[in-house]
Amino acid sequence: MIERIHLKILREIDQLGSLTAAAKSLHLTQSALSHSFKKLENQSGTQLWHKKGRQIHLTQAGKFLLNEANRLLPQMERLDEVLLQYAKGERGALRIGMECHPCYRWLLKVVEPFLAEWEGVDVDVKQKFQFGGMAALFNHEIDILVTPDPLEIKGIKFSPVFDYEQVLVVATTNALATHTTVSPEALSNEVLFTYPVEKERLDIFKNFLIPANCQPKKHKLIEATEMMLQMVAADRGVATLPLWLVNEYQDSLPIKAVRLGDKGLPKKIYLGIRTNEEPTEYIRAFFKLALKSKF
Amino acid sequence: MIERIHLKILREIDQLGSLTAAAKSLHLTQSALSHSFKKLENQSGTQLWHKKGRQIHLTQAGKFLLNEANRLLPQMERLDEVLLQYAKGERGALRIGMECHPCYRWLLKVVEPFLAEWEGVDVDVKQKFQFGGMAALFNHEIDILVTPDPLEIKGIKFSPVFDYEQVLVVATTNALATHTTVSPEALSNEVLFTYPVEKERLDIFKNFLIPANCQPKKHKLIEATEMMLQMVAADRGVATLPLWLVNEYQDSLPIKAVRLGDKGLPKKIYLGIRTNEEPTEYIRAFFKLALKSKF
DNA sequence: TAGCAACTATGAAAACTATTCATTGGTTGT
DNA sequence: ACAACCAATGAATAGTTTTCATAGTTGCTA
Repeated sequence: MIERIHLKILREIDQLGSLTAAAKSLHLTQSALSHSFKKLENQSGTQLWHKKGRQIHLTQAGKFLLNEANRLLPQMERLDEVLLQYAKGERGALRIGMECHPCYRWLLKVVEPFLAEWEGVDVDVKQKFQFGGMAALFNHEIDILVTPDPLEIKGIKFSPVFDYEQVLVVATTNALATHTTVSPEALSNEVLFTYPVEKERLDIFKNFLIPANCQPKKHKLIEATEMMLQMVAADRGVATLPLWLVNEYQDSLPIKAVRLGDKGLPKKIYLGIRTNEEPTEYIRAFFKLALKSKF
Repeated sequence: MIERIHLKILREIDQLGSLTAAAKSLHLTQSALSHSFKKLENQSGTQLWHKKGRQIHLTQAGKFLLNEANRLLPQMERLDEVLLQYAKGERGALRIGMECHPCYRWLLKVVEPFLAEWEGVDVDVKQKFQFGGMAALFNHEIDILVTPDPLEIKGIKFSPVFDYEQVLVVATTNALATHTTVSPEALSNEVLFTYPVEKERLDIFKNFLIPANCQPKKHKLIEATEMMLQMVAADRGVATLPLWLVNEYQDSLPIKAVRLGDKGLPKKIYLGIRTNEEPTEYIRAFFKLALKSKF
């Protein structure tokens, strides 16, 4: 029967290259590891590695186990952590995943009252996912996913929590600042700043420029929202951001929001949660607060 | 440190309701379980349950652990199974998930040469998923998902492997049998058989009837493809199925395929795999065979 | 309300398992 | 050929889990 220790040993061997080194890092002797795996190999009847010279080579079965170890160990380790949290009187932690760059400020406004209301619950926000936010939700890396692109998948439920309009931000000195709306063609002469994600995930391309077969004079990538706004204020280019965000900065920076197309670009923020388990009380509470959010 | 045994105990307690019963089912004494959890509780500083009368009630923390146990234990149990398989000289098992009812016959045609070519690899097909095929892929319940509805998600890659046309099947005695094509309106007088899944997942509704604002005289659900064909042959109603499937039965049953609309209803079968790990050799091989499949 | 059945908790002893110690034998590099 | 590594192994030891025996609680019922 495979136990947690077996997986740990395998992981260490893989990382450190030798039984002896792995043993040291686990505060055990080389002998202990050797015995422990000999036993596992006898029980299962499978060789997990073989010696090649003074090196250890994992067999096919060993590689399989290693792969699973790397996947499962972090999940087991989390169990310990969470129990410790419970011990400290913390009710748990709300792990939020963000797939929506400018939503960060919106999130802050929701998190603030949440923290006040739920003293025992910590909030953690992850913005980078190796395999995407959806995978993170499925794998219990996060509990809530904030995204503008919901997907209908069994096991995950998305609910809209906030409507807003995506607008073009330009410097007050920019020629476009006098317009009330802007056409796709008008952007052909502008430098466009966006977050560094795939074009397909950027509304300005997917729902505005590409349908009209247009493109900006130049497309530059900026990660930080504040920097983007500074660049726009200096009239180095234009960007697309939520209207409420532009409004927040309008007093402190010489920028102006211009509607994209005649009808504007309406957007929604969605929250996604797993539906295969009863959501905890504080997740429901977060939902309520998110729905109440206003700008 | 939480070990596998703790999760097992928790799961049994939840299922059987008492320590004593759980102990019996695990071939241990009640005392053992009591000690074992007392230790865990002392180490973590968290109470996992409390006695209420002669019953055991899980605390918040206990419920959390139980939930994780139900999720993680099956994955651990699989590790043992797979090692045993390796011992028997089997290279592993290809676990295929199907989200495409009529594709079963197509799958058989691919599996046949696969089994011949890969003697050591077993094939297992799952057709029911509690939380959907996508979740099953993420959770390593299956290795390949066969579906007509691919979704663009990081961590999963879908590739089209087979094109076909979805057609209406009618009895040769049915009035529609003389037509070469059929309009949505024409179905208003027919009983329609489909698989028992949500309407949104049935192309005949999503891409044919609903856009034309039509509906069949009656909608009846049948699970088994063969039964469906028998019912159609007896002119109890009509159904939509892949053309290649209808062709296979055309000689043995009095049925006829009729094109849906002027252009027909083109469909594709996609295979989805996880991209966060190197696919094993036999998964790649299965892909190749799937691409070669012809009817 | 006394008695009984069903259950859990606990300390001490027993059984079992994991770990170490001490040693061997193999490989690599100088 | 020797030193430096490294893994495997048997026997001894340390450590942990499990049992046994027993006490204590609850809920039912006669």
